[in-house]
Amino acid sequence: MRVLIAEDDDRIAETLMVSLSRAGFSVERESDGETVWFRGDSEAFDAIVLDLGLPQLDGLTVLKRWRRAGRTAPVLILTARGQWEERVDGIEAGADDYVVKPFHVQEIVARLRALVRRANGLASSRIAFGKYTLDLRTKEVSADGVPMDLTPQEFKLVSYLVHHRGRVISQLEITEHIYNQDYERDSNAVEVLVARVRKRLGTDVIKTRRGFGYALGDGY
Amino acid sequence: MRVLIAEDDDRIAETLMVSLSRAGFSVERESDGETVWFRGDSEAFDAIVLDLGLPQLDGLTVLKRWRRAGRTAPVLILTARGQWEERVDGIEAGADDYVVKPFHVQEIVARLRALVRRANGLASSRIAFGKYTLDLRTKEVSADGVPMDLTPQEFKLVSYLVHHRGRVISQLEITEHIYNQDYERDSNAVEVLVARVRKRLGTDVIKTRRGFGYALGDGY
DNA sequence: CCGCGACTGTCAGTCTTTTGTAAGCCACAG
DNA sequence: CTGTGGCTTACAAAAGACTGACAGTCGCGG
Repeated sequence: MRVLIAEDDDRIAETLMVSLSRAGFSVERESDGETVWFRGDSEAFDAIVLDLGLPQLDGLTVLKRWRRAGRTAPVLILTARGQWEERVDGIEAGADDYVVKPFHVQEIVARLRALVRRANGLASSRIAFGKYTLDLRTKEVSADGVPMDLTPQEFKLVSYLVHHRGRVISQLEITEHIYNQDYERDSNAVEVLVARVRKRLGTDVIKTRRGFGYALGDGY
Repeated sequence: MRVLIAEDDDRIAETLMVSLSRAGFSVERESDGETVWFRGDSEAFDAIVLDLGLPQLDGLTVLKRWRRAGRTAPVLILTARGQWEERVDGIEAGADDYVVKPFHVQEIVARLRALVRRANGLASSRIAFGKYTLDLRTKEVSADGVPMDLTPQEFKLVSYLVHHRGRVISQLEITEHIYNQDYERDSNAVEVLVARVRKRLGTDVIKTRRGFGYALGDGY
């Protein structure tokens, strides 16, 4: 398992390298965006840990370039606190997972393992749920290959739910993740959005857990 | 889940309170160090969110005093951006986790949950009791894998009992933990709630200790 | 530059579920 | 037997979620 760590902070990188090699990964590290991009583009890594705040070329750009060029290695994004909008951007840009700094190394190891496992089964930025497929790169959801066209907001919602399947997501959490921080406290925007997605993908895709929130329906 | 928020900035406190209560915590707030210390010392909170810059008595001091006095409630420290020294000090003083301002409420919620779980010696989000399983992520209680659907209040009650199994929980304690502060003293809401849970999960799940309170039944 | 259509958020109305209250009954401890 | 504490049931109020209509915004083509 060959892993590339793209991180410019020496201390963090060091910690990661130690833990990951101990966990059985073969680790390499780069600290500037240009080099990271180049190596990720020309070499075969099983996974890449990508810090967004890289010098010379920022992480998100690097990621987008890789994806556009058809590079499918699983990417785990490290994002700084207080920049949670980046998460959504990152995921839309084709990241497979993200972790917020400061993090527990343990968590990185676990998630990397999961990513690699998943990637071996199905190497792409596509995630299947039920009869649907969500493609992060093209920002499309298809049913048996036929694209349903979701609007940007609708896609964000589905994307978020899919990335957190098996968990109940409260309306507040949805609001915070798919809208920009200045959200109205009493607004039924989420409910309306959910209704719109249901109208397109079918009522059962999103399950309502009254008083708790929403979750992907059974079988998705 | 009873949480104390020690924060003097009204805006931040307000945000936190809203989010945390929506996340199912029962929230109370104090803004000056003296009072915070006193309440944390004399009352039972499931977790405490502690801002370091409190008036009258600074957060670190408060924390140190609690720990010296043997108070073990999990404490999540809020610290200003980039104050690494504070972080170290805080951890040495006995903090369980810390979050840097400005933060995203979602993270606070997640970390608090993690803290509470860890504090109860439960690593995962699933807790088994008898033939039942309580899953914090899906907000479900299942019997042999079959989900019983509990309403939010019912879930809170079961959750609280499970997290404190082996102990008798008084009605007052239940009231304090699953309702927000402004509760009527003479109300049989708890009794009704208990009855409702029993109707769903079976009479034996919750045992009545006449005059004292309730506890999980034998074998749970 | 204007008008049109797509996209989103807001609002008001309605329906459903949840929750607290009240009142009377039951049962256990003394 | 008696009284307190707990249980049950029914009811009404509150909360939560859904719907359809509407209006502001934005981008595009004419």
